[in-house]
Amino acid sequence: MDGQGGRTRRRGEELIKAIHAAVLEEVAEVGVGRLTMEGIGRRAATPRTTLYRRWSDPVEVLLDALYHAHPVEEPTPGADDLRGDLIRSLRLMVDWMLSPAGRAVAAILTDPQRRPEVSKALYEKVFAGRGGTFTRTVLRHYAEHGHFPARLLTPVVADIGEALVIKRMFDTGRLPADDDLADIVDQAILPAIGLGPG
Amino acid sequence: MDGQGGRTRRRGEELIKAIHAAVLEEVAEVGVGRLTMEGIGRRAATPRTTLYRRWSDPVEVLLDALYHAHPVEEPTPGADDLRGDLIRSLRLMVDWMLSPAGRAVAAILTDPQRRPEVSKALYEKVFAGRGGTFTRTVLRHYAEHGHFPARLLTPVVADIGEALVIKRMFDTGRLPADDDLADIVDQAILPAIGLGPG
DNA sequence: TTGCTTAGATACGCGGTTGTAGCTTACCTT
DNA sequence: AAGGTAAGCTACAACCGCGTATCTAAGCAA
Repeated sequence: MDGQGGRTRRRGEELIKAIHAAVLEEVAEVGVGRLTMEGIGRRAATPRTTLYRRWSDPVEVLLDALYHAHPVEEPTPGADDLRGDLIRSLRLMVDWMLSPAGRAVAAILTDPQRRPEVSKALYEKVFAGRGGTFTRTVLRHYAEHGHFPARLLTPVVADIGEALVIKRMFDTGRLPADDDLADIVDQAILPAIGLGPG
Repeated sequence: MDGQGGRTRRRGEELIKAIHAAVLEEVAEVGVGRLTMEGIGRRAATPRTTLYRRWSDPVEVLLDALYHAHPVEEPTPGADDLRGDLIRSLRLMVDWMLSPAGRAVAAILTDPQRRPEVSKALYEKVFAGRGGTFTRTVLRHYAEHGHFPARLLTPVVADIGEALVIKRMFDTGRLPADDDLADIVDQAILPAIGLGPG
């Protein structure tokens, strides 16, 4: 007879998952600097006392959530469509950046008072096991199959696509359409590996 | 005989300059979200009451400071050294990003709760009068003088240099050396305008 | 010198977050 | 069915930023 609806009490795994989701949403919305136990608890609909039983700090909750986050999906290069695979890998990146984990990562990496431990946890856990960035995986595959000279696949070249996607999302505030991704591939990446249209 | 050292009392212009400097430093350090009258006042060594006499909000102080900030220096293309001018324009960008105003701008643009009015003020005031981004100015100049086909100077191509500099500063946390800038020019920008070494 | 303007100092109540404590009660195990 | 574990709830003092009010005294101009 408490009138609070039939909301059952969460425990263990289930509760923790909710808290992890909450802290990722929270950090994406307010940033690392404004992370607060109060805010996390509010979003997860759990009292702060429950949080303090497990963690002593909002950042600890965040690190724990990152630790349990799924690693980023890796693009799987097809048979013989370099251009299409590049566009698809950038699409994968854009989609990921819109996910809770992606937006959380963006908030963390751009935090003014970025703490090394947090960035470190990011690279180790979220990007764990990945061979490289989105386009790098594709480019390495096609370089190994002789579609272009491997010596052209420098760190700079491997970053071109991601860098341009990031800058575009910054400048326009919205996500690039497929047309934009194609432009990036055609006008920046392909020329850099000697496969420009000109 | 107040014992507070001989610190003279600041007034008008002088005081405001100190406050502008303070808010830029503050936002670069804690971010827009954590900007506070308290923090600004502390850094400028002035009581909050003085701030409230002129502004009603930390963001207003920030916007005012940006309004009075010096516009970004524009690269001046030389006679006949496209590659050198590109590297110099990126160097100009890196140097600016390390200045108080530059770091403030970075903090503002990456703020999770980025407010349109603030970004708008940025582009209108800080970048006011500039024809374009750093490398774009250089590229347009050389395109107009026939060093490469103007049709290749697309929005994507004009962004390549800046995008890569930004991503590098993100990833490594430190500023790119001249070697890195040269790599960006040689491996990404020049190929995109059909002047690759290959 | 007189007097206006305004920076500087202090104080206040308000509201939000903190970290802790205690109690109740749902959930799970035995 | 009984008991232990832990989630949920309430409360607390402490701190900090907010926005305002009031007083003082420094800087400047007539």
